[in-house]
Amino acid sequence: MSEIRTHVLIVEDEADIRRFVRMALESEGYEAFEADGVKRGLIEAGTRRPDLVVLDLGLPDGDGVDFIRDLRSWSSCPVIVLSARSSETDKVAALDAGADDYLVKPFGAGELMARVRAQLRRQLPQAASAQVRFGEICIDLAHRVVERDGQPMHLTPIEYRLLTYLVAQPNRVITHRQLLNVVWGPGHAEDTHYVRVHMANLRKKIEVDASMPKHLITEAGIGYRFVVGG
Amino acid sequence: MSEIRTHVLIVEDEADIRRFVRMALESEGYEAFEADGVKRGLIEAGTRRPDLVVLDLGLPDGDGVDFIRDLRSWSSCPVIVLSARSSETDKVAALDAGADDYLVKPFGAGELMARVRAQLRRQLPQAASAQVRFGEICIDLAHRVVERDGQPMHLTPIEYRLLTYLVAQPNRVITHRQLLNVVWGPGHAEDTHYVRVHMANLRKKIEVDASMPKHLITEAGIGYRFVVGG
DNA sequence: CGGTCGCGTCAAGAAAACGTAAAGGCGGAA
DNA sequence: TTCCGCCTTTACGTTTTCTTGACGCGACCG
Repeated sequence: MSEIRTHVLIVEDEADIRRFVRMALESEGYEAFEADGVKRGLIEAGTRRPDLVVLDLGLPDGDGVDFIRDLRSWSSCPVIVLSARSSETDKVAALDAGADDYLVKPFGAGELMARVRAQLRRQLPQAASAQVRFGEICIDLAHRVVERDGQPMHLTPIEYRLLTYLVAQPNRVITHRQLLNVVWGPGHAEDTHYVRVHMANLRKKIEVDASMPKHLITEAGIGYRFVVGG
Repeated sequence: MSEIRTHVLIVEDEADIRRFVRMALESEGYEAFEADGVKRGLIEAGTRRPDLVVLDLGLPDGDGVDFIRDLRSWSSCPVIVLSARSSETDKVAALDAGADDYLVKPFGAGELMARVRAQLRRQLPQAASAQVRFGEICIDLAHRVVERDGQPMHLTPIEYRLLTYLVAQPNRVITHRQLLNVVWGPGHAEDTHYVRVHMANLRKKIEVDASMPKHLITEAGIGYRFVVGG
């Protein structure tokens, strides 16, 4: 039986530091996931749904500040920045982009862990509601499991990200653009067709009658909307 | 007219640093209170009920860590520690006692303010999204949702744009020309018929009796006007 | 009274957006 | 290597939305 452990995503290009941070995290009982760049990091964040992100600013394929902004558009999970840059400008930029803490390299494992604990302490109260139910569907965000009538369903990574992003903001209209940004990453603003075909597949899985959707509602010309019909 | 400002308590024995921090805080619009020791700090915290505490660890009448523990027994307001002590042991002790951030002196005002903002951001209750209400209609601009009597309504892109442009300037007459420019773009200045038919459709959706409109009022020969009838 | 003008309504067809199925490609697992 | 799952892409039928034209009503004026 798998217990529920706190998930931490490490976004860092240097393998040594990644291992160092992972060791520290795992020795304290956290479950660690790794990503070596901005792009990969956003994908992992979308699928793993971490409870906290440890982020290096100096990544090969983009700026860490952009990562934060992107993440913040759909997630409020705490972000602790690691960086060799110690200038005040860098710190302010990262913190104002949405980071919660900023740690200058080199740093000690003990301090990092204490800061991780401090951030997670703030999150705890709401951790209980990691399950979303509506009608015959039940989504367990912590376990990344979706059930219909108690039957576990298999969703592909894209379907899962689509669904969770919509579910996170019920009754609200989400534009194609937002979905493309979150699910496929920046640079796909024009491919609204992706959304259509994957939305169709998703409906076939979670709607009772895919041709008469009750939850995944189309807003023609704009995007989609998730309604929590009882 | 007294606006509600964010209250910050500074607990610090050195008058210079206290003034430095106060200046920084006030220049950003916060309201600052000061205390020069643990004892005084706890009293101020109890009476002023600050939204955030900036705390020096090296106080003459006691340990800052004790201050944190005491405060935490009844308050969960964020605490940012300032300290000359840079050892990992000190940081871990303060953070595990309940501090949210730890800043080693000397520090820059910019960094401190960024960290203050980062902490306060977490506290903010999900800023109530901008909602416009009038009579039985409710428009949530941020979420692009329009409700009548609590029932979410489906508006087409053109209908939504028409409505929001009119609502943005309530009680004021908007000419056909303005509407055509905003909703259909330049080059449609003559097609006043578009407005008529879409306005009719819009009325059927949001007016209780479309033949006796209470909100979307016709100004013959000029255009339309949105009245905020209670 | 008859004519014109502006507006509201309706409905048919055009255009745009959407849903669906199915084929090809790519990468990972066996 | 082959197989399999997933994503992409193409093609085509369907639905929604928009445009367009026709008609009725009331106000106003000659």
